This record gives sequence, C-alpha cells and structure tokens, in this order.
Amino acid sequence: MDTSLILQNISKHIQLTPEEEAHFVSLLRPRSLKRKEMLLQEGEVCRYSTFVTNGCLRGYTLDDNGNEHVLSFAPEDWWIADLYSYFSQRPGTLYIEANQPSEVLQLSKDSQEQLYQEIPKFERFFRILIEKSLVSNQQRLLDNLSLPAQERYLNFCRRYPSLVNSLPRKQIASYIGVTPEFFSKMMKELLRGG
Amino acid sequence: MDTSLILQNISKHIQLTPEEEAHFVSLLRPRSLKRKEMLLQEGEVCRYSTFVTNGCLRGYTLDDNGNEHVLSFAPEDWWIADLYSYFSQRPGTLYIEANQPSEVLQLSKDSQEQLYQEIPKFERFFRILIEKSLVSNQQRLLDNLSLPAQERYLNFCRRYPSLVNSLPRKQIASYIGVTPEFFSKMMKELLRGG
DNA sequence: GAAAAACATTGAAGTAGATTAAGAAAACCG
DNA sequence: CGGTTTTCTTAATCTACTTCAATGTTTTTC
Repeated sequence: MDTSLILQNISKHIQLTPEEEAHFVSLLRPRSLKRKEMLLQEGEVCRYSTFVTNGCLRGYTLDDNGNEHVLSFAPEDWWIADLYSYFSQRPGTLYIEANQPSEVLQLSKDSQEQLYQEIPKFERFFRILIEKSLVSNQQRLLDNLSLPAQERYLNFCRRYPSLVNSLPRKQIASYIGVTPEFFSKMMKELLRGG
Repeated sequence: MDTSLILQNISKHIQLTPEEEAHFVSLLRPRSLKRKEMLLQEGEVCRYSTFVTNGCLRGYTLDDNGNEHVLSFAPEDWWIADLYSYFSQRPGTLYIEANQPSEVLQLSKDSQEQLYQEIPKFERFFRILIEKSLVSNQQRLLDNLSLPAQERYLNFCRRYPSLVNSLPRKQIASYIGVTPEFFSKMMKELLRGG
C-alpha cells in the first residue's frame, strides 16, 4: 500500500519519527472501491476514518422524498467519515459512496483512540484537521444563508477547482443546494455573462 | 470571578487536579458586557475564546445589503469565537455582540497554546469541544439544504429550548434563514395547527 | 413615565428556485 | 460496438419565501 500521501498529509501539522510513522502505518487498512461502491449507508455505525489516496468519494444524505443532499466530497488527499456516527459510535444518517474507482486507507475508531494514548501528537493533528473542517463548514453555512445560488457556485469553484470539471453537475447542484434543472438554467445565465 | 461553571464544563470531558484547575483559572480574564456591547467586529482579529457564565451573546455576519445572519448563540455555559479568525489570527468577518448584560471569561489564543504545552489534556478537551461543534454544524447545514423553514424552526426549538422564549423573533428568523416577515406568517400557520 | 427605539404583524406584489415532463446527449458496460 | 442507464437541458407551471410599505406593539432608555 502507498502511504506516502497520507504521511505527507500528516507532516503538514505534526512531525513524526520514522518509528512513529511505521506504527501509524501499521494501523491503517487499505481498501479498493469500485465506482458506485458504498463505504457506508444510513443506519450503520461508521467505524473508520477514511483517507483517500486515489479517486473521489462523496458523503450525502437522502431526505424523505429520496432527494440526495451532498455534505462533502473527498478527492485525493482528503479525509471523510460520518462524523456524528464515528465520534458517538451510534448509527448515522450518511451515505458514503465512491464517485470513481478509488483507493483509500482506513483508520478504525479504536486505532485512533489508541493512537491518542500512544502518540499524543496525533491528538493535535486531528484537532487541527477538525478545526479546519469546522471553519469551512461554518463558512459554507453562512454562504447558504446569505448568498444566491450563483455566488455559492462560484465559491464552490474556488474551493474545489480540481473537482469542478470532473464531477457530474447534478452533484455540484446538490452540494450548493439547488436542483439540477435550476443549476442548468443558472449556468446558462452565468456563461451568457449574467 | 466565578469559575465554577467553566470548571464544571471542562470536567465533563477531562479530569483536572486542583493545581491544574488553579493554573487554568489564572489564565482566564473576566469581562462584563452591557446589552448590545460588541465583543468583536468585522475586520478585527479574534484574540480570545469566550466562555459565557451569565447572559447570552450572539455571533453574526452582515451581508452586502446590511442583513444580519446569525451563525450562533452562546447562552450560559457555551463558548463563542470567530473561529476562522481565532485559529488563523487574521481579520475575521464575524460580529459578536451581547444580547443581554453578560458575564464572560476569556482565554487568549496565546494562553490556549501555552495550555496545550503545559497540560496536554486540554488538547483533548478542545478537540472534543470542536468535534461536537462540527457535528452540530454539519447537521444544521444539512437541515438548511433539505428541510423547509418550519422544520428548521422546530429543530431550533429542540436544540435551544432555553432560548426560544427569550430571544427576539427576528434573531431566531435569521438563525434559521428566513426574514422576520416570513417568520411571523410561519408562526401563525404553526399555531393554527398547520 | 414619556419619548424613542426596536420589534412584530399584515397584506400586496414580486422572484428565486422547485416541480413536472420530455427529449437530447453523454457515459457505462457487456 | 450498441444498448442501457445516467446525466443534462429546456420549457411551462407552481410555490416558498422575499420585498416593500404601513401600522401596531412591546421594550429601552433616561
């Protein structure tokens, strides 16, 4: 398994000794996913934090009408989980699905707790990771409260430039909170210079 | 200054020795706020995490049209900050204002970093605090993407039962993302049993 | 306790975005 | 490749919510 990306990801915030790196790596479980393969479904307990080394996953909920609402995308070098379920180890509401054939590394909740005990630096690492998530999540919430769909789309383009042209438009529409039909109209407007 | 509430808040997640408690308390700076007093304004750097021992604060942004969008309320026993600005120590976009005369305890960013070094347990405490914020923020975002205003209001009532009857309705309207006018109509519907 | 300020309600008119339905274009897969 | 499924677009109709404007009602302030 290729662990260079995840070790590099971690080294952005904490420095590990070679022994610590080796120990961390020993806790990881690699997994390959086919396109459309489900990593997690509503009602299940999320037992792993998942790091994407290749491909792209997406996390979403289904509402009462069966409409999908995308909470997050996880391209290469990102983490994903149903955090409510992962932290509480209770059944969650999120679906996590591979958008493309993907390679991931999984860290179980138990391993993560063990890691906090053995190498306290990891407590710092995951704290910082969550801090960043929280900040961007708050910004996205404020965007949804205060900006029209067009602006939210432009913000999406800034935040995920690599994804804009590789995701189905309906998934982007769902992420910014509009229907595919409206998204289509909006794009026409945008290109026409509106 | 009365530190019993904040020590109790902390003891929910980590156990401190009396010496550690004393040291922590020595880093806190008490502050009294009048109604409408601003703790933070757009463009300023957020230098403190603020814990509310009494009263209630609110965090909001102003959009281009001067409309207020409430990101969070902080009643007694809650923490509040402009997290983007606090973590990055760069100018932020949030206003934090006292809804009522309030008593708060402030922990500076420097003190917090110092605390992480001196008493690593605090790294755990704040990690857990942020984990919980992130989970509830994600849920709120999904609510905004998938539920009509009425349902979002009912969720608000569940989340902040103590605030429902003590906040101006326009602030609740702003929190759930509708205008005061629409909120008024919605409440009429709700009471009529709709 | 009066004046001022902030908050709340109502109604009419307008709009961003949803829904439905249908056809066209891609993308997938055997 | 060719058939199936998924995605994308367009257009007509519909609705949840906004805006504006006016009025009434609390709450604040001094």
